[in-house]
Amino acid sequence: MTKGGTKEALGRAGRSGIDLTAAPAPNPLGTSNPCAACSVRDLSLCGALSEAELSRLEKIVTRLTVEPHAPIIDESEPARYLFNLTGGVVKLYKLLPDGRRQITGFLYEGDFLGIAMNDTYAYSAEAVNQVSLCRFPRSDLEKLLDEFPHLEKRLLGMASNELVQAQDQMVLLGRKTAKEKVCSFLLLLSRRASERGADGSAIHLAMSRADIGDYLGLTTETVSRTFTTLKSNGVIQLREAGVVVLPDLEQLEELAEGT
Amino acid sequence: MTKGGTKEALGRAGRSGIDLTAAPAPNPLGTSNPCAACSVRDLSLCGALSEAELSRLEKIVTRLTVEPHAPIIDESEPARYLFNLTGGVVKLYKLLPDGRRQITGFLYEGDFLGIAMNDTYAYSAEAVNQVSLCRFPRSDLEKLLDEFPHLEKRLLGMASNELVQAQDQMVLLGRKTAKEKVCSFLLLLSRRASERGADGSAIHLAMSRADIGDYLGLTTETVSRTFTTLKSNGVIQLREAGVVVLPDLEQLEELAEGT
DNA sequence: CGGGATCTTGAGGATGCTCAACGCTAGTGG
DNA sequence: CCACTAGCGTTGAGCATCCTCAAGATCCCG
Repeated sequence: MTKGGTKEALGRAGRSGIDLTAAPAPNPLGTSNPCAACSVRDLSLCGALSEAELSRLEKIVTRLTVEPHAPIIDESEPARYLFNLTGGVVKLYKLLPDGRRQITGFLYEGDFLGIAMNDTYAYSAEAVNQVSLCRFPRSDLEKLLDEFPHLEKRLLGMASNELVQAQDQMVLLGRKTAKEKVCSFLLLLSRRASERGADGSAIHLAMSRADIGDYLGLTTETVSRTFTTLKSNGVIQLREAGVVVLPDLEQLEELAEGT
Repeated sequence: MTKGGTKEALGRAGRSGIDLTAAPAPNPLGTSNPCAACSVRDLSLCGALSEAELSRLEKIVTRLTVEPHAPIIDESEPARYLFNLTGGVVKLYKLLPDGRRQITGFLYEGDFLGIAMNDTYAYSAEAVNQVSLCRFPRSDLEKLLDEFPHLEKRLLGMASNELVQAQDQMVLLGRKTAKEKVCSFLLLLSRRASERGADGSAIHLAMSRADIGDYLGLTTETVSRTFTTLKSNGVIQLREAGVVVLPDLEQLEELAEGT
C-alpha cells in the first residue's frame, strides 16, 4: 500500500451532534412560510417552486443544525432522507477498507445532499463547521416530484451539473500535479464565492489541511508544503483564520492547468 | 509538469468516420418499429417507454455507425444531439491544454451519451471500436421529456447512477495504487459483462493500454508492467485479441481494495 | 498556562514517470 | 512472397514527485 490518505478512525464526533430543537429558520423573518424567505432558495432545488408549491414543501421539511465534525449521513445506510444545505460546509467522502479516505466534494449553502443508489446512500457526509439543513423524507419528496415535473427537471439539471464537476475532478485527480491541484482548488472556492456574490479574490478555508489533501488525492504534508511554496512565490497570501488572498486570479488559472 | 498522460495530437481518425447511410437497425427484424425490437432497450433510456410511446421516439431518431477512432462529439461544441449507444465501445475524455488526457468513462451498449453544461458538451467522445448509435436532436428529446415524465425519471435515475460511479472513480484516482487501479478496472469490466448476461470470468479489452492508462491516471508503461505482474502471480491470464481470464474474482476484489 | 490538535518543516525513500530500445502483428507495396 | 513500415505492447534503467516518518511550531480552548 501507499498513496497517503487519512487513516485515523475518524475519531470523536461529539455524540450525535444533531440538534432538532433549536433549529432556526434559515432566514428568520416573521413570515408564516420560512421557505418563501429562504436566502438560498434561488441557489437550490426550491428555486423551481412557486409560493403556493413551497407551502407543500414546507409541510414535509424539518430544519436542523449539525455541530462541526458530526456525521450527517453514513454510507451504506438506508437512504431515508434527502437534505438541502442552508448554511455551513459539508464534506462528502468514501472510505477504503484500510481507512484511506477520498473526499468527493464539499457542499455549500444551496447544495443538495443525498444521492442514493438502490435506496442506500452512496457516501458518507459530515459537517465541516456548524451546518444548517432542511431535511425531507425521501418518500414524501418523491411524491412531490411526481406532482411537480419542473421540480424533477430542476433536480435533473442539478445532477447534470454535479456530473460535469465530477468529471473535472477526475481530470484533477488523474492528471494534475500537486501544485496544479492546489491552485485548482483555490480557484474552485474563489468561483464559488463569486457565484454567491462575495469577493472572489479572498476566500475562507473552512476545512483542515487533511481534508484538502483527501479531496485532492494528496497528503496533509504535501498540501502544506504547496501552500508554503505558493506563498513565497507571491501567488497567495495566508491570513489568519483560514483566509487566503488571491491577488492574481489569471495567474492562478494558468497554474491550475499547467500552462 | 509530470504525471503521464497521452500527449499525441489524437492523430488520424479517418475522415469524419461517421456513416449515416448504412446504419442498420440494432436488431434488424422485419418489424416496422425497430425500437420495439431493440436488443438494448431494457438497458437503456427507452426501457421506460411503452410501445406506443416508442413510436414517438422512433420519429426523432437517426441511427448511425461510427468507425474506430472517429470522433463522436467534441468538448465545448454546442450540444445539439444526444445519443444512445446500441453497439460497440465509446470513450469519454477531457484534455488539459498541454495535451494530458483523462478518460472519464467507457460506454457500452445501452449507455447514454451527451450530458451537457450550458448547452455545450462537457467532454469529448470517440469510438473505441466500431460503434452503433441512436441519435436524438436535443430539442426534440426535451419535448418528449415534458410529455413523458417517467422518461425524465428514468434519466434522473441514470444520472444518479453515473454520479455514484463517478465517485467510485474518484476514490480510485485519488487513493488507490497502480495494482489496485488495474484490478478495479478488470472487475468493472467483469461486472459489466455479467450485467449483460455474459461470463464475468473472462473479459475483452476493446481499448488500448494507453486508453486504460488515461482512464486510471497511469502511464501506458505502468499499465503494461502491472498486467505482467498480475499474470506472473496467476491473478489473470492474457489470451489473444485482448481477452483476459480472471480465474479468481474474489481475490481480484481483495486486490482492488488493498485488503 | 497547559495540552491537544493542527500546521509546518525536514530527511529519506518508494512508487510511478521519463526516456529509450526492442519484439510483435498487421497492412502495404514492390 | 517478402521486405518495409507503423502502431502497439513490453521491458529496462534512471530519476522526480510525492509519500512516510519524525520532530518542532503554532493555535486554540479550557
